Amino acid sequence: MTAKLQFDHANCESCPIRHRAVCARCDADELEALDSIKYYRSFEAGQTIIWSGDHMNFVGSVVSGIASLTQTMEDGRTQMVGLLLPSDFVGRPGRDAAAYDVQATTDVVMCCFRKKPFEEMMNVTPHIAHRLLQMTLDELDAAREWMLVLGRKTAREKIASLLSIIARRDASVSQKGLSGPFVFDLPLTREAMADYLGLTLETVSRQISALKKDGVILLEGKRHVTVPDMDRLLEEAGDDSDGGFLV
Amino acid sequence: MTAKLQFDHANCESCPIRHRAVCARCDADELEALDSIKYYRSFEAGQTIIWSGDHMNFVGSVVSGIASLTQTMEDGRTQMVGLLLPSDFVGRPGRDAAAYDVQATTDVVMCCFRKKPFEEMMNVTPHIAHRLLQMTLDELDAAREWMLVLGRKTAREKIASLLSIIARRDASVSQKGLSGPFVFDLPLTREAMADYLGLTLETVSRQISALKKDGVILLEGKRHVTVPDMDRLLEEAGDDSDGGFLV
DNA sequence: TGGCTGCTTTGACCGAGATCAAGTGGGAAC
DNA sequence: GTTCCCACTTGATCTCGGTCAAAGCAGCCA
Repeated sequence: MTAKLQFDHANCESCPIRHRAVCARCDADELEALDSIKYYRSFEAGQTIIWSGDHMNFVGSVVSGIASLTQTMEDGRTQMVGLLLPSDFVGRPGRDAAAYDVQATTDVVMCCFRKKPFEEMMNVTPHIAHRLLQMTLDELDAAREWMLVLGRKTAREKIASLLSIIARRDASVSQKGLSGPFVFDLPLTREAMADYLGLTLETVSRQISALKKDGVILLEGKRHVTVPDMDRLLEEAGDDSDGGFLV
Repeated sequence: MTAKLQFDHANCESCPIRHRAVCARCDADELEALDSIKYYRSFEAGQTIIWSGDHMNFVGSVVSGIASLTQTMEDGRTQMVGLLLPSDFVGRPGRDAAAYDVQATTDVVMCCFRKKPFEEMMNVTPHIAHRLLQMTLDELDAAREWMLVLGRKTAREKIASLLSIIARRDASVSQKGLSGPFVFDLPLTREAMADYLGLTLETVSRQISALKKDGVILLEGKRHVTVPDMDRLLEEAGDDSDGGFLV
């Protein structure tokens, strides 16, 4: 039942997120120091990793799988405020309580550090602090990009935006080129997509059906998507030459 | 016509944002180093400070006034993605092109640094890098908070949310207590509010009228607002015990 | 095999907010 | 003063996406 690790625990060098995570800039010595305080944790799909308001005694990186940051209002309305992909950082140095729910959307493996030792390490290791700043600035950009999606785009454009992000991220992970059709599996349920997009799950379903009917995407089953023409999808998303974004 | 500075240029110690800006943690020596590379710039209300896509050769802090970060789609739809208040930082170390339009909403004075020297300074001054990380994390929180507003709140709740932010910010600046009525001037036009909230200006106007009619706020002229009961306003905003946020 | 259960689709209807269109009011220029 | 302008308000109508309701469909367990 527990998600199994697919790589060698003992060795940071072989870690799949070695070059992108908060430790990306670390040299051999620094890596060794981190190595000595790290530990792995696995979470099953659907499990809540951290509850909003809880005391957080660890920080860490997503090694594999996808997690989400979610806010909830008292009456139950929820909004996803971040998607955490492999190499993304969880937790906030210098703060005790978690600000959001963190949930495992798929099975997730995290590389964790107890907060105190990590904070101390950060203070004496500019490589870590600097990398974390860079990653935080990237996340801020992604969040602001997403504000445009939430505030101004139509339902159809929202769906197209989400699909293009997932397609792009998938291509960057699997190192496929940017030409030819994009093929990937949706890692989110219709409801999770709705929470991310500020829509209802019915609207998500309808708009996906519409994009399929119009030939913008092909669907095999409910999750397997083919994008025959990426430019067409980007056009549907409303941003015709959108740079960057989550990667 | 040019906005005039209200304080002593020569001296960082007397700077109104000394204790909150990116230089907050600096000691006397560091401050002196910054002092030697800083310069002030003034902008009039309505002026564009930076165009999205432009090469940015400076970074800096807002000293007084309010600026906004805005994204625009090709068809003209716009979304404000950030409000920059005194002490907020503008620009991104390590990136050349600006990602957003930055506009002066009121008359603005900025304390600027040429990007290169600032980056070099940052690399050798952990106090600056650390403070910038902290400020960026705060901004990220504010952005995510705002995603909930954009994605899930009704027009009325959005207006109430914006008013409560402005009221709170104003109280924190002017050091008024948190009891008794809040009184402040709206620093934004109806259109700017609409851009921030993902609404049209007509809807903004209607909802403000409705809140006024229901006694949640009092209006004198079009911009002068009194909030007789802050808890009532927060209730209307949908967050009944909302912590933090922009400050 | 049948019946759950969870995810998804589809339909009918409704309403919040957008759109289109006047109209108001106050300040600045003439 | 009067005129212009600009920010704002208000009204009438339309529409996109929400809401409520009913199936469809695949996987799973008994």
